[in-house]
Amino acid sequence: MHDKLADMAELLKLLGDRMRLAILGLLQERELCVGDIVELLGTSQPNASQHLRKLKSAGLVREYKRGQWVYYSLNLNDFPDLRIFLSQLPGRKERLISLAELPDRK
Amino acid sequence: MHDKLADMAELLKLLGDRMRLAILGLLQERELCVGDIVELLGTSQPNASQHLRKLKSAGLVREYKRGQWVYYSLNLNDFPDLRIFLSQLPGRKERLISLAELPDRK
DNA sequence: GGTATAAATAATTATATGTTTATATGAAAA
DNA sequence: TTTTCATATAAACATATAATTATTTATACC
Repeated sequence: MHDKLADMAELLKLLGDRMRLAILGLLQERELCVGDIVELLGTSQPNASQHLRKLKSAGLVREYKRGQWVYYSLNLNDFPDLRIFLSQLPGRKERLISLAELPDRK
Repeated sequence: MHDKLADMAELLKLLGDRMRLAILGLLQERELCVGDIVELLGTSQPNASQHLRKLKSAGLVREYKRGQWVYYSLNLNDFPDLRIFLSQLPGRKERLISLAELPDRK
């Protein structure tokens, strides 16, 4: 007997983290290796790695190894309802814009 | 400047709690006073009250007082995207069914 | 082999969160 | 106005979580 409510809560709790949402936003554009994510989000490697592990164990992302790199990609096959929602997350472009200092207008 | 990502994370974190999901599921059918929720969910009055406070401060529920009772109702006007999602939550009927011991079949 | 790089893991710290227990508010009824 | 009922709030406790630091694994390159 599985508790549907608990399952839903668990998934939502997983999504209820700013760093994980940022990661998912990036992965929506294309797969990335851990180092990319670290650089793009300005966090530490272990931190990114641990968030990725959680996302992976929930089935939200997949990983595959290529040489010494580990690439992560979004896997929403089991979560069709999340597509629309995740599409609202900022990706790389929006992130760069928000980071860059916009020049003052005359 | 507001952090959209942080706002989304905050809302999802709020939803990522089994008890709060259960409350929202009940409120989807009809407004309820705190005592009703306590009884239906089998939790303590302070516990229900505190979860309701969080849901209210996020704007997900409204409250109105009638005599010594305080009624809470769902308010999804500001969260149109949540409707479909919340409609999947179990309400009173599903809850009663899952609580009742189903008789064995011969 | 030895070293460098990429990522994962472990251990620690700090913080946040949910629940319980106890107490307070406030309205209705006696 | 005292008592009762419904709810809110506060404090204490326990648990969970994210981030940091340090270390380990694994692969590539010399």
